[in-house]
Amino acid sequence: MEHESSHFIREIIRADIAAGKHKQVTTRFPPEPNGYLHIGHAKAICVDFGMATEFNGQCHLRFDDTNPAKEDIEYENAIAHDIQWLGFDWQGNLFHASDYFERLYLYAEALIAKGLAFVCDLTDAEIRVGRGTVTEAGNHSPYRDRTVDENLNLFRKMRDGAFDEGHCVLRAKIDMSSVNMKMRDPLLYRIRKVVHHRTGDTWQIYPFYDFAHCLSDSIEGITHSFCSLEFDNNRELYNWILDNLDVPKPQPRQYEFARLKLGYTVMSKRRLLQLVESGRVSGWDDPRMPTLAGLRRRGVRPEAIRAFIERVGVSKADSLVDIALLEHAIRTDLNHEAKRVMAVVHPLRVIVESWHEEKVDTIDADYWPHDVPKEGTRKVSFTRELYIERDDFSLDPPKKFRRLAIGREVRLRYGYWIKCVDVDKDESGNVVAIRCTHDPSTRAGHDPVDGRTVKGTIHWVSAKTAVPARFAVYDRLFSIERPDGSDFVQQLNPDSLTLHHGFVEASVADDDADTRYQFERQGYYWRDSESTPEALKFNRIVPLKDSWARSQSTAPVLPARTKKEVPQQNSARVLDPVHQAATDKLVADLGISLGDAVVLAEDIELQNYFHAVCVRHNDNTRSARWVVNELGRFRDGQPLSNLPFDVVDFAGLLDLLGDDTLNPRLAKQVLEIMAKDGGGAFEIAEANGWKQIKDTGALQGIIQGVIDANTEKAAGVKENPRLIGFFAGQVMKATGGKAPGKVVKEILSAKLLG
RNA sequence: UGACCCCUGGUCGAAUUGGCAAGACGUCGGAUUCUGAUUCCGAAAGUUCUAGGUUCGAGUCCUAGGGGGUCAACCA
Repeated sequence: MEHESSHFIREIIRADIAAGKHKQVTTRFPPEPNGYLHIGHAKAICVDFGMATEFNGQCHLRFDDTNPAKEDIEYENAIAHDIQWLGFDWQGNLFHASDYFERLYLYAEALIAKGLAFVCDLTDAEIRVGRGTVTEAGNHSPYRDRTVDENLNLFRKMRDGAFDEGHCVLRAKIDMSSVNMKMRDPLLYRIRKVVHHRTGDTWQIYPFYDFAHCLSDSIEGITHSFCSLEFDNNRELYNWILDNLDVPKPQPRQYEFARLKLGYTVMSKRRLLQLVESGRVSGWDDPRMPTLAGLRRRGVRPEAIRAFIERVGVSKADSLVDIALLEHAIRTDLNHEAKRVMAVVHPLRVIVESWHEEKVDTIDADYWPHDVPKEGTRKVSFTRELYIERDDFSLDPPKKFRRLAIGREVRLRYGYWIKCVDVDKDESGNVVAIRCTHDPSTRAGHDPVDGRTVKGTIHWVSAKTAVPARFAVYDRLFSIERPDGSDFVQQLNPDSLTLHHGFVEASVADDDADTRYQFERQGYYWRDSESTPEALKFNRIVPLKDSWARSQSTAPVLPARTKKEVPQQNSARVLDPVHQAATDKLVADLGISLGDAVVLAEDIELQNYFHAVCVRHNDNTRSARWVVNELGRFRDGQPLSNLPFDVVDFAGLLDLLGDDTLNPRLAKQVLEIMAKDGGGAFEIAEANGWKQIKDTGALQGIIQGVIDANTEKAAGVKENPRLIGFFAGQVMKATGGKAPGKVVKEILSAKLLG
């Protein structure tokens, strides 16, 4: 792997290792064995396994089998197979959440014992209603105050099967008025009298995801637990459970990233299942499906999928990846892997009238183009009757058409030049065969001696020796980029699969069944799993790029450049009378800016702090600016009094700014330390040697040094004034941030702009 | 409508943590080519969602607004 650009997850791990938080990185991939893996999962797999590998750790495969009603051993085998196929190895670390059912149960009892969980007899409907809405708090369950003993007793009876399904559940006792719905006394265990595919009928109760997942992570010593964005709200519960139980430290941490979405397909298990069950596709491994099984049957190699995932990157932005990127990754992978042969998918008969009926010319043809460093040839047979692609002949050739037409001449790849002299038509006027003559001096790539040229080279097969074959030509599953809604099946591309009967050159008969080819000028293909030596069937993996077809296409390739026209309301802020009055008073009494005053008027805690600062620092404007712009961000939801420094320290910092001991940049660095460790501004500045440079002569020297070290850039400043920023940055770096910015800029401007 | 997450060329995404707006895909040219492929070269494409503020300097910090997503399953 060459240099790969970093992403936030890699940065998190790097930082944790640098901080000595973990000795070894352990991740996990936790599929629920209730469906097939698709290319979206491939992203998760590449992150989970990829990060572990990159940091010399390990990644566990853990089946999240907490819902026996939906899960199955067959899915487990398919999933394990797909992961291995993709090229990853769990190195013996194959686990099941069900391995931990006993320990999980004990953890649940521990939670009950701490008074943090209770058995609730409400029905599912009552629980739903009691949970409230996103804007209204929920109600306490009437069973919330059962005693620990009562709960323990009930929970044990649940386990023993004393109650019917749905009779009661175990819930955490957290906060029914939390803004996070996940924290409103979430369910931990339910009764399920179903046979589990691994534990059989030993359990009558099963833990929910939120309870099982974090604890399974903890039990396995997972350090970094990656999941997709929609579990963001679950993280608070993940941490709550671990925080309230006696689990080993450090606890695993959950991080979320955006799942992969691809254009012209669907990715949800539900929709994929619907396609399979309705017979719109032939199964989970239909080559049009985004499943790993489908891609594999299509002929895509795991290398291509991994390269694609690497290109896509990892971030938290919900985005839709262009399917052209996948197609590009597949082509790039296959370009050096697929040997070139010739096949005719839409045959048109050619009769070479100048060629003797019985004559067969056997020609060596390279398997690889000049820029693929591989060797090898096969024999192709030139005979009187051939097939070419229907598209390579035109009765009425459009402009720039470089192929065959009546009276025109083309090169047959590895064969001879032929010239069309006539066509045979059927009674309805369709061309059924074309009649040509050949030039004997042009065999196998030779040019004729008379200096004639030809514009096109087309592929062909011998009618005498070629083998009949079926070609399954796949296209995008959906005809629109974002299929959506309940009627998404209406948006299926009717031409996502077309079957054609054609011919392939005889040489392929000797190849292994898993050989991948480039059928020249058409695309990458390989044998379908249904293919037999007697009845060959090839799947098109991906077409070649075809700039001719694009130029002939009537459909616009790009949606005409659309600017996102978002109506913006730029109305000035309207404050209610109370805040308006407070704002006016702040401006009038203290002379601070209107913007700062508005913020302070609306944030009474900040305003009080500001007044306290004003008592100790003599510049009200500076006080307001720093309270508003710099102080707020350190609050992090906590009251200001929780900060490790007080108003006196803060005012002291402003004093250092006021007497030019510090420039704003240094002052921010000081504040950063104050917020982290507390302490006085003066002491911190002193300890670090942070003091603004006041010696202009010394400054001049440093600046000149920076300019001399970047002469070519210095020359470019006049064209690109932003480069001044670069130089200022360099000076700041050279001085450890201690240069006075304003002065630096003045000197730079004088020196560089003349 | 509450909380949380997110917003950088058509698409996906970097930005040394406040200092020259990377790269890839796609598009459009050109060269090479026995594949209208590949390869190579080049170009276009950005008011970094908007407005205001802080700063010598803002994609990055502050305030407000806009847009998108997630959450109210005895699913995961």
